[in-house]
Amino acid sequence: MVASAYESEVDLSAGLVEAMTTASSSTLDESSGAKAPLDQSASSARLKSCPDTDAEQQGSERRSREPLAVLLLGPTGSGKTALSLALGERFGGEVVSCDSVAVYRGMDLGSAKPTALERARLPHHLIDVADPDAPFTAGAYSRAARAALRGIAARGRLPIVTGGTGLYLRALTEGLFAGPQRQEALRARLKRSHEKHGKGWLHRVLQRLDAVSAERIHTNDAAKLMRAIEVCLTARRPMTQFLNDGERSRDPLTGFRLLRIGLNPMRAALYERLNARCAAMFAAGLVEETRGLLARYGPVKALDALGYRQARAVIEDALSVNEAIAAAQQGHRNYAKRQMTWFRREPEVHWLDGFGDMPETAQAAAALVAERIR
RNA sequence: GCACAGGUGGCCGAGCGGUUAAUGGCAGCAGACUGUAAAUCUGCCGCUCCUUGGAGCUACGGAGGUUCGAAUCCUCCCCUGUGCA
Repeated sequence: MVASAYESEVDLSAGLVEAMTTASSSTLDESSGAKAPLDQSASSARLKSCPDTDAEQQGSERRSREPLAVLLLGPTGSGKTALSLALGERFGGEVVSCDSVAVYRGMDLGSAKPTALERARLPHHLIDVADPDAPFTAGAYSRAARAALRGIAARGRLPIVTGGTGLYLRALTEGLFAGPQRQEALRARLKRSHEKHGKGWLHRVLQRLDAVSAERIHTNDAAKLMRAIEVCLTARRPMTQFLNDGERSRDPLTGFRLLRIGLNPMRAALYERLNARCAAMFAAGLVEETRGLLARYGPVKALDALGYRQARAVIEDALSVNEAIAAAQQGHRNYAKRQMTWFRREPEVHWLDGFGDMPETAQAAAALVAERIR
């Protein structure tokens, strides 16, 4: 039994080697030059981002003439929406949502996306840009958000990014390395083998392809192992190499001065708010919204998002409404905490202690913006 | 009142004489993260002390008892659930 498992592992790895040599280079997006339409702007950005020394010397002077972009970060429920509206109205801004759920049409209640009323106050971008059954990715976000930022700046207005999704925010500001996009067929194959061979198999495969990444990624983290394997096989070089290329391989956002403002309310107060907001979502009809989405799109991955997952459990009779509310509240609290872990690493953040809808906080944030806008 | 079933660390819940500070899970805290990220995953998690590794203390409703040794067995008491009255 052990022997046969090992044999098929060897078989499969032979298959992988074959895949490595036959993978078409057209599967590489950014690096191949075959870009999605939204990516056009990124190529010009990369030209500017070349770190030659002349540019370095003139940097500060040039930078002061670059348009400002405000990045609002903070956990769910910290009041980013309210603050974005306040700042936007005061400084002539437009909002760029950075939220992996708000991008989906129809997922309104559960994602706490700005209401129609709020959206009427200012232009909003990157909300309702995909259907729940059409997967949206960090790469797609980065391209679309950059296009939005440039459009806003071209109109002479202030872009205000409301960041809840750490990876998307990083993809926007730092760029993703020029690796391959998702390879559905490869993933399906890896998933099947993973199920067949069990824990540890993906890790062993990665060890063979890219020992450094294998060292870095935990054996149990199937999602990340899969992506690393996907990168190695499709790009035909180890993911580590992309990582080591650093700046040259990534694609940082340029042409903007960034002002990062972080909201960090007391955790106990935040949790109380999240509990109330979550109960309100259900009261407002989250289960019904979910039922409609389910009927239209089926049980797609997007409907695993917080709140929706619990609402589905109600529809499937696995939870009572009250149990679902409690579970969703718990989920939101956990999520808020994970978001803070991510944002604490973000560079150059001006942290404010309160909620974004508190006058003192709005005041302080406005002062930060005013200082830089001249 | 009688009969069963139970009372385990913040919660749920295993353990049913030694290898048990006590499996798991949840919560909590800290952290990682390049492609559906609101996902996925990791570490710590009774208290105190010293250097990794240890040392000491307190713990399985309460009080006694049996035993070299008890969360685990016995007695009484207290409490909870269910059934019968």
